Amino acid sequence: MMEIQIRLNPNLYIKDPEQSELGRNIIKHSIEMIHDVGFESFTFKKLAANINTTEASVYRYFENKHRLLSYIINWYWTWMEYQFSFYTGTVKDPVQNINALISLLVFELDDQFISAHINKDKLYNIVTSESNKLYFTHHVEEDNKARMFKPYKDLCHRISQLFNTYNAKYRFAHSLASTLVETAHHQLFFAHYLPSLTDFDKRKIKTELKSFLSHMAFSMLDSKY
Amino acid sequence: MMEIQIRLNPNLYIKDPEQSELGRNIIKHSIEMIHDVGFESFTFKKLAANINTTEASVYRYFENKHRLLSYIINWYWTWMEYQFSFYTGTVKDPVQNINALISLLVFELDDQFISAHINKDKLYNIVTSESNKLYFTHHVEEDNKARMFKPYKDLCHRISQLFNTYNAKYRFAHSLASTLVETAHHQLFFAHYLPSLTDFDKRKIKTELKSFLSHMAFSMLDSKY
DNA sequence: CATAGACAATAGTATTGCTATCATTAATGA
DNA sequence: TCATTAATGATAGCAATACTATTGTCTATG
Repeated sequence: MMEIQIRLNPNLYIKDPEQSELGRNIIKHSIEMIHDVGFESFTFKKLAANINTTEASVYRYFENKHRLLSYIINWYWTWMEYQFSFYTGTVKDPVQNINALISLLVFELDDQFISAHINKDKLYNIVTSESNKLYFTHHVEEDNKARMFKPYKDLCHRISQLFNTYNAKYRFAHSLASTLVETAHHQLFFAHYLPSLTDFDKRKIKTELKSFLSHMAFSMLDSKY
Repeated sequence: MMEIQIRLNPNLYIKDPEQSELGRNIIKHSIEMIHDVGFESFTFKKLAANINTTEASVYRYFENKHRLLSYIINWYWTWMEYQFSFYTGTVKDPVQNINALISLLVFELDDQFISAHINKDKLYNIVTSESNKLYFTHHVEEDNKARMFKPYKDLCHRISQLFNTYNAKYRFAHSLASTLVETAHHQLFFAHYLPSLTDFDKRKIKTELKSFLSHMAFSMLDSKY
């Protein structure tokens, strides 16, 4: 196990939550609460009550709850990129690496990194159901300029490079990368809540989802079309 | 051109907006406003001011703005299914039908249906950027029980049937259907606002997106994996 | 020991989301 | 034609949300 210090873009916060007990508590309990009640009904007031501090104190760390969500989800993507490097850095076979990536996307790889105050299972759930809300807004462009999506874009870029080591001529490496990542989350969510949109059996979701995703990746990468 | 009367699930509204001038005005201007300012900063108060009525009157039609968005987006999916039937009903070749579907998804087919008070281009934009918000909530399950996603699920189901006429043995027809639909919207949005997540040239987005989508559909349907 | 920084405590404001009441007008039909 | 009902307008109000500002205490550091 390795200790990681994930440093995120200072645009995401007013005061770095990693640098204080209260800050770490804010992160920890935000994850719990957003997971439990959903992002829409999560408020700073409720959070403050939950961790026995005041609304004003939370506002010293984050401009608003949207930024807090950004912080959490950026943490996730950064951490994913660490893991991606960890698993694909040494292995030279792109097929194996693509399969490792897919296991990573469905959250089935052993995690090598420690992070005391973050519940990763809940974090994964939050990312699955809330991450779209970060960019589907009227202020995407400003947020993008402020580098709020950098970790996500970086990860997708690395995935697209992996695709190109598998097939140097592939023309849709970036689109396939982002589609694969999005699809992993969406199909998992659908399998759970809107199962008629999928072909997966609830008992073996992850296995079947992985086979769908690798079917997708390799079919497309090998395609004659 | 044909006149259509799209009748939607009464769970979506309190009073049917199609049945009155004010109701149709609410729909019309909601589409305008959500398109222009985004769903988060759209409020019933602003809408009321815009169409010279009162907040209370709007509440007589829709329980809240989330339901209004549901109504609008369900209208879209129902209309899409009409068009899908229209274009694929007579042609017998599944390849042609899949290509027609893809043109439909990127909004490039001539529309056969009239609807005076609905700006379809803006509607398409809204669906692209806001539709995920309908199901990524903590109340998906209740909403699903109230049949709020039926038009979307119906369309996906018909698409999956089309895939099975092309390849009767294909195991992922439903997942491919929902993935294709979602991907069409996401990639279009990305191409516009987060282009590094795609491989498309802004000048020819639709052409290239269509080729990506048909590459995806046929690669997967013909796959050996 | 002074001082700066972190936080708690409290208060206050504008906006949002929603409900209730009552008056006015338009449509329907007895 | 009158009575009734439905639809809307006008207005009020309330609880929750999303913030901002001020003041005081405590604590670590220099």
